[in-house]
Amino acid sequence: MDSNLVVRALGALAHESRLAIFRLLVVAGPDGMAAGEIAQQLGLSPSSLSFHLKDLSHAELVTPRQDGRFIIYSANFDAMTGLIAFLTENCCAGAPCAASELPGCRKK
Amino acid sequence: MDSNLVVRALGALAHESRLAIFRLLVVAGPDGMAAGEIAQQLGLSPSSLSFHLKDLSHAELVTPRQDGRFIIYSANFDAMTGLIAFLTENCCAGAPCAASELPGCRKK
DNA sequence: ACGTCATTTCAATAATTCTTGAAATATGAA
DNA sequence: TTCATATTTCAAGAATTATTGAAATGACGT
Repeated sequence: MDSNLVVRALGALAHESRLAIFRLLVVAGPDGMAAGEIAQQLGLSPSSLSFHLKDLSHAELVTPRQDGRFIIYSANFDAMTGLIAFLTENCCAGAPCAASELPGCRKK
Repeated sequence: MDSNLVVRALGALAHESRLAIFRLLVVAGPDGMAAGEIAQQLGLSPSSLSFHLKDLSHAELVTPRQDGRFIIYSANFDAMTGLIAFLTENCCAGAPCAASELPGCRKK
């Protein structure tokens, strides 16, 4: 995962509405959720939702697929794990470390 | 971890320089690194570095301590794990899921 | 083809965030 | 105390990002 995409992904998540959208889709799992249903659950206007979904899509955190006249969005779990790996990479320079709960860190 | 702090933390990381600073401190581990050394390694001006460190501190991602005339910053690993937990909370509504590498998700 | 519903795009404005350099503060050394 | 070094603060301008409503697109059922 390249640094620019990581910055973009973090920026996408760094907003109240988009964070809520993403978490909703994480809970929804691979089945995902239609744009309209997301808008309804979070009380967002269509244009605002679309703006935020575009941002999340561009960051590759969510993926849309067409289903009839709905567009279903689902969370991209690979992007999530890639992001976490990037943040914790080479934690404590490889020494057994204080952050043992983190994936990719050597346990103490 | 409350949602506002998560948004702040993600926003703090969503910037090339701050992401680089944080990753440097993750590698440095609990010993941390003096502000000046960070500036040198990343080629940042003092005021710009200070601005970004303040932002990271405010998001509780890094913690400063005074050491002589230096100020040593270190990564806050608890905040990092809290952030990851927040993002992946109730992944796939609790069902064994596609994102099995994520902490907090039930394995498939 | 027509009407309807789901979603996206656009343009204008408003709000937030970044960068820079100069000045201020604080610590330790001489 | 005086000096040099480490770091932060401040203010101004530049750049980016968010919000809104109206209009446009695209898909389906009739």
